Amino acid sequence: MTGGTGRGGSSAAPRSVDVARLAGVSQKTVSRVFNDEPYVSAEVRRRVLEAAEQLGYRRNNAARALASGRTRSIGVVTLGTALYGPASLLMGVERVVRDTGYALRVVNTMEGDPAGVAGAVDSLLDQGVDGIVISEPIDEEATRRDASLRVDVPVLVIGAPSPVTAPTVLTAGDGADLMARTATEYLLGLGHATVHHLAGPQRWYAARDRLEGWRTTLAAHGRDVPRVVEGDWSAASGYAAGRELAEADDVTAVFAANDDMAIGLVRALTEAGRRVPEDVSVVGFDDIPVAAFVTPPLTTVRQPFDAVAQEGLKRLVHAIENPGADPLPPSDPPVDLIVRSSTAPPPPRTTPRRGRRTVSRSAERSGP
Amino acid sequence: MTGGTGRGGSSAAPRSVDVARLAGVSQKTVSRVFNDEPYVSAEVRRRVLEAAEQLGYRRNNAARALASGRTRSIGVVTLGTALYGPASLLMGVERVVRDTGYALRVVNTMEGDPAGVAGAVDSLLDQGVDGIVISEPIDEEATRRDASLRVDVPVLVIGAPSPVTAPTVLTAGDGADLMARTATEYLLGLGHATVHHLAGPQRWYAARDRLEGWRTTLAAHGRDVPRVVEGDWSAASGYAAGRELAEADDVTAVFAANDDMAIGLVRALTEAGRRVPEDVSVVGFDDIPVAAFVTPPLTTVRQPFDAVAQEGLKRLVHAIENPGADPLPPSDPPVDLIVRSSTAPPPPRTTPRRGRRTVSRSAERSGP
DNA sequence: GTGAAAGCGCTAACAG
DNA sequence: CTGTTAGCGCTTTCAC
Repeated sequence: MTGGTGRGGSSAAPRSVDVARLAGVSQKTVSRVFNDEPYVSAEVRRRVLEAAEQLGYRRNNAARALASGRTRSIGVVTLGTALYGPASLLMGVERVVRDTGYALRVVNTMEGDPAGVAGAVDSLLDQGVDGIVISEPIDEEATRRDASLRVDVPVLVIGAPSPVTAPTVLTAGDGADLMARTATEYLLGLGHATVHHLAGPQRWYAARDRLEGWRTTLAAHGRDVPRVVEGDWSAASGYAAGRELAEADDVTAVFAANDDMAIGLVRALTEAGRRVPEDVSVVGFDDIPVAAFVTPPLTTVRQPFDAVAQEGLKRLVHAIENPGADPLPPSDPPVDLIVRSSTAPPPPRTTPRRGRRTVSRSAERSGP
Repeated sequence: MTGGTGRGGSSAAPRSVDVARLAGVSQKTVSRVFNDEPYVSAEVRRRVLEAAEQLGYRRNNAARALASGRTRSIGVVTLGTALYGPASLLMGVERVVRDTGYALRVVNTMEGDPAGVAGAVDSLLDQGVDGIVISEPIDEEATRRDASLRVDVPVLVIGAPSPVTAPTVLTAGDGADLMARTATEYLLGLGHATVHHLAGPQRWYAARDRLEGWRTTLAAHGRDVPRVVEGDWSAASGYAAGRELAEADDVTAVFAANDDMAIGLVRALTEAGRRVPEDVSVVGFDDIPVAAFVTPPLTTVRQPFDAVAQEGLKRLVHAIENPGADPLPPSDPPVDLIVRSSTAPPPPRTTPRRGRRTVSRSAERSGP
């Protein structure tokens, strides 16, 4: 570029040395001002800021990263889907990352992608990030095989065991089983003899945790553990499962691993003549925005995405900025069961198995 | 950096010069190999690759960016919500960006954020990106005011007029009005005298476009243009609107600006004793995954997010890599009306059933 | 409080 | 085909 007359901000971008010249200080002083370093007189600071403003100066991040060895960015491995859970989590993460002054780099793990998380993490490392957030190492096998998943930046793993080896590995949001437990216990408390489970795809940790929470609750109460029906998170798969479940008379309560499947399930049940909640109670998971407005309004478990993201990232940033220091302790996010109208005590019919249906009704928390 | 505590023996990350030494070549040759430049003998290439592998070498992107002036990354301004549309679009964008060899940087525009897109774009520019994708300049006023929104990289604006001044501005996905037209015409074709519109928040271009498409269609057919009810995309707002609309007997068809609102609307209508679709037809927008499984299954317009993202990004990347060249021509994505069971011909004309027939235009705001 | 010098690790011309 | 010589724009020493 030649001939840039500097008017109207044409030609090349101004550098700190240009600002320095205009402000009549050294380039280093400009650097000090922009890094909020001490030992700069108010007057000089003002002059520098003014010059920068006038020139439309913007720090060059590549140079900064090169010189300092820190990119000031955090990478997140997403799931490549618009599913409510993952999308909400991503948004939560973005918010916090930006608040903490970092930039966000995003890479998808697509289902079926042979590279899986390993590839995603690798790509993030290539880009250069100071920390990594992973939420679902979907393809566990591939991950385990890949020895190159040795990461040298702190990692925050949300809701799953860590798929990587890193200097610092933090975990958060692994309370899904507790949430599943709450849902199952609520249904049991309503008087249902047992609870069926419409599970998510078992390649997802989130799905496995929910199943585990459900199963252990049933076991703890000495109840039958019915056969699990597995869906793929979609309402369509919930619908398919519902047609199956509608055949069996002993199904009076179903805990679905997410709301979409619950909605499909309710539809199938309804079409088959099983009323919800009179004949069958249904509990979902996520509390998606429409959950309160479908028919019947869905009882569901709300996941505290924002809280999890915020809590986890606080610890990740701490680990990044204080290498060597002890990691901050995790804190558990709250569990929220939102009771609406898709749940009720079981119907009176058939042989009662352990007492009357109305007994434990008051034992559980009542609606919001 | 130099005084780093010897961590597990492997100390600092290997640089290209280390690889060069090990492979017995010059540093420049390593650079050649990693950039897939021609004029490197197969033998040398092999040796370099091997040495790199052995050392666990990874190119330093900051240095690359600094030296080349390109960051090889694209920034996207998201909406900070898990709404189906924005989330789907983001995922589509990620996919394509990665496929084209770029990295993705993400920044939110939060509603109510005074900085709005301007702030988000600015933050992206600070980070250093070669191109920017914006989908909804929500806060138009702030954007207009902010003169600093002069961007020096190509910009792709999806579904909205450009809020920035840039060397290259591309647009994509601005077919919302056409889609709205299709929906409205379908309803008219069913025999409805007119169609009501449950609009999205008018700060969104997507919402305005849909409204425009609806309005012009009605006008073109010489029909009444009823007063618009505006929601906020949520099912809750659709529900509120539904209670209003249920009062008016002349409402026989409603085109909702998204599926969530349509679902809330249907619920309110149903609760008020207006059957869908026998009494009132409802068309949604988006074709969210549960749309086919709510009661009744929703007739809706499907947005081709992936196609729009792919098409737009192809042009953006072209503009980035061929500055000065003519931009590629846009191509229109297809419109898809998915007909399900929430629409039907209007009920036979009758005398007012519920004693209120003059309210539709004047009394809508009288509710709580 | 401030400045001068020395790189960070790579790519960009040119030489050979 | 391969190597040399310069920077890219900043942050770091360390000197004043």
